[in-house]
Amino acid sequence: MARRAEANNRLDDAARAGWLYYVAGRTQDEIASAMGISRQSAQRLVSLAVAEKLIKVRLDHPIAACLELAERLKDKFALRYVEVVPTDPASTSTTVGIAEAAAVEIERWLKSTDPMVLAVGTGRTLKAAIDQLPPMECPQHRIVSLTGNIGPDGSAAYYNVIFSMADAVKARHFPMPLPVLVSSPEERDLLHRQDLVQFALQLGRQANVAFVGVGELGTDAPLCVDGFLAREEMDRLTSTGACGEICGWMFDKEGQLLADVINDRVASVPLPSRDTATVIGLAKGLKKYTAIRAALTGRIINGIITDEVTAAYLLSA
Amino acid sequence: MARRAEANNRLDDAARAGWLYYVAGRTQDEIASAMGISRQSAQRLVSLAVAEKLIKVRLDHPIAACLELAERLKDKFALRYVEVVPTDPASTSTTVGIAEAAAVEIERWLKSTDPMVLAVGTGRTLKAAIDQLPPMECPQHRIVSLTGNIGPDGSAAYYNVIFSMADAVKARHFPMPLPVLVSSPEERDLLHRQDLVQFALQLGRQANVAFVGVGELGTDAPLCVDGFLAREEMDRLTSTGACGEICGWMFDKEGQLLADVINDRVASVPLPSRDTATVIGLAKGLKKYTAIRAALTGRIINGIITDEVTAAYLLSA
DNA sequence: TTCGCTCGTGGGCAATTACTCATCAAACAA
DNA sequence: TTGTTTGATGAGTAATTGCCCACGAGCGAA
Repeated sequence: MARRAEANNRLDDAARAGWLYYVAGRTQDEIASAMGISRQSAQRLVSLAVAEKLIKVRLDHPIAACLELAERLKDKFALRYVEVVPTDPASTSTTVGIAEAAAVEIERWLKSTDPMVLAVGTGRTLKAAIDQLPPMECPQHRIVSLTGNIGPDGSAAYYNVIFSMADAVKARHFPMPLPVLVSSPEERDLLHRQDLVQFALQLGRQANVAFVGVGELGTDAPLCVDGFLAREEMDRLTSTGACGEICGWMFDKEGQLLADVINDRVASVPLPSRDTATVIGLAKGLKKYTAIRAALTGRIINGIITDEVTAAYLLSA
Repeated sequence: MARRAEANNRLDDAARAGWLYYVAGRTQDEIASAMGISRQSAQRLVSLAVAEKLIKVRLDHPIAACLELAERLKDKFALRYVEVVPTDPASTSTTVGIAEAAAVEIERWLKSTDPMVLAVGTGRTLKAAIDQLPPMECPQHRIVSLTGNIGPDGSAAYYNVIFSMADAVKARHFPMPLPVLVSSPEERDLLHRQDLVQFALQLGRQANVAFVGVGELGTDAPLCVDGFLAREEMDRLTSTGACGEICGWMFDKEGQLLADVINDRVASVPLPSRDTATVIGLAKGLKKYTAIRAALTGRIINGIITDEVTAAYLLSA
């Protein structure tokens, strides 16, 4: 009984100290003299109140939910960077919110005075992000494209990500004058011997950060719609377990790169090492759920910018 | 639009910084580098979040001393609800602690899924309590103001309690478009025939719970300071035994409503029956001691939120 | 265009808080 | 009784935070 009472007293004191500190806004010195104890003891009582969760702090703002999801995602997948933006239920856009958030993050890297190598993939989401970038002068940085910018018909590809970006931020840039997919592994090796491509390959390995889209697979996936991949080929891939792609690299639902020959025909720069670089995926939406989850699970990416609903899905199961 | 968006972004950032600081327990340095800003800016965002009341701190611990006082108060005056918060000896504020405790109790009622009628008075303390309420969606409840919201000069009154509250909790609300005091009983009867006022009068009778301030009387009482009551009138009232007022209703030191004509000029909704409703007074402080004791003695209120020192006084003698 | 004006920013410094360590007292077991 | 353990304490110190200042960008008015 005595011990119990003393323990209670201590918690009571902790509660009182915590109240005076957090609610009344007094300093620990004031609390100490008010309660007739030393400053250190007051500090201990305050932290005890926190440790015992007598103090509840709450944030009343729509963003609170996003931050919480982000934190949990970061823990669950051991990520370097997570950004969760509010879901706009009224919007069917696959980029709204994501693009703005990605632009902020890209800009943050570009503001660094240390020279950086930024790698970028391609796709609608990334293009939308680039379009949000303000004009900047970044001669200290280099930007490298991870994927080819040549369409299946030989023309320049649809999402002119790296040129738009270099245009906005005035940095040296290194495109990949290749298609995403070539016809054979041999052709890829041949093309990769070009000087320009060599530059890109080498820079890709040095990248500090990469921003990539996450693509779903299926006959209405961008790769098919844009004509990079025949429908039959796509059907064959999905039937053997392919689940998503990043910069053309196909992976299964565990996030393991497919052993299929298709990945030997991808002419993209290999993704930077997730040990040395932050590889941030940009994606949201029902159709991309399984692809995103796979990419995170297999650590193909170690950063993600997504929305609330997608984040909640990724945390489920 | 742009300016508004920027202001929102700033608040969003403040929310984010505040969350990282208080919920995630990061240091301001970590927050600064995570958000790509200077430490000072991070500190500013954190204090902005506090200043904008995005951060709510509450203490979940029945502090023994307070609990004991509360229990004894409850017994002595046969109260339905008592909350005693710690006294901050160094503070001259009349609301610190009371407001937070009241907000918790109001929130408790609002969380009910059963439809409730909540009645509110007015005054500094109540306003401070309302300001602590988190955003909620409470379409099932109705909130009625017990006192008019028209000031002595015809403008909307100072403490915009019911509108602030409805704003935070999104419930149907019924203000009283009247002054607190009118010039004659006849004028009151006339005004009370208005439809809007009729609604409020009727709802007031149905209230499940009421939160009211307890006002002291005297020439520096709010009623005088705010110009509702002339000094001569106040002096006359106090000399005939008036001791305090709740929602304008004047009572003597036994807690009996004055038979004086003044109470026939009060345009407020009659307080809900203490047999069917919980009428909770919010007050602390030396100047209000006798008024609070009278209100409890006369059962004008059957609930109280006060502080330790005031509670001790109420238990003395 | 140019002049103020406001507001945000970063530097620097003082105040405040958190942590580590050695000590000590009380409780408990042998 | 005596050794051991547990846990509180204060000192000292490192880390963190709050605040003031001067500067500069952005914006509206003249």
